[in-house]
Amino acid sequence: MGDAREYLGEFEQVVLLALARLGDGGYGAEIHAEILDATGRDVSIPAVYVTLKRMERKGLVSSRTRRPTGGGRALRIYTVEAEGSRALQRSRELFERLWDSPHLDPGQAS
Amino acid sequence: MGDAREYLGEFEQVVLLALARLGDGGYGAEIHAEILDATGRDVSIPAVYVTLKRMERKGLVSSRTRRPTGGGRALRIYTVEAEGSRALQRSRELFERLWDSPHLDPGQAS
DNA sequence: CCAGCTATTAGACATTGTATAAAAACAATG
DNA sequence: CATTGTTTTTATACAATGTCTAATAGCTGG
Repeated sequence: MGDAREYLGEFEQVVLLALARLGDGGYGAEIHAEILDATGRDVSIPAVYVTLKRMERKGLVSSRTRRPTGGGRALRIYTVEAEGSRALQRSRELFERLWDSPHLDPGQAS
Repeated sequence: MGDAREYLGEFEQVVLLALARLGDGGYGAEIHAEILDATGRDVSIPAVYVTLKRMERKGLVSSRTRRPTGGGRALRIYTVEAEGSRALQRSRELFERLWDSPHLDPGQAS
């Protein structure tokens, strides 16, 4: 199996940031809702899960299960790991550096 | 053939931003150099070309050829199209919105 | 016309993005 | 206690991106 990349993919960033925004861990539906809420982007829930699982394999997040409150299956709570924070930080710096250019500053319409 | 996605991929953003920074179009080697210069990221030149070509297919950039100055083959000069600027804008807004959270502002342990 | 440059294109293959369908697991019900 | 209803997670699958190592293509000067 291949190795992970040095930088987060576009959607990985979205999912990881949404999880980070939750503050203290979160599970599928919460993360999905956070993405929709913060960005208006309506992606399928499994898309979120599969990305989470891949990021876990890379050590960017970790997870544990929790008994469900009402009915339904057990929850899988995800948390951002230090490696994940670092990746986020790198991505941020990357784009901040790239956007910092005289040719890109003035917000012009189309 | 598949359709394009709604958001730019991670590397597409990098390449498109590097091209935009050049101000008035640029070709392979220049874009490659700009990426290295602005971000320290040393990717292969073909990686840049293939991404450029895919973005051209999607209408994000356009290209024309120019006679070479010294020796060597003709250059292919790329320019950011309106559609490309819009995509860049969308990506920027997406991440600005996601990063705007109380949980993400303070610098945490690295 | 052949060697030597500078640039671009061809493939190839692993990783990501993203959806549809299927399965789990617990609670209430009769 | 089997059946159904909820809520949530996993399995799969496949298209799009990321990224590399060759292979070409065109000039120019001997």
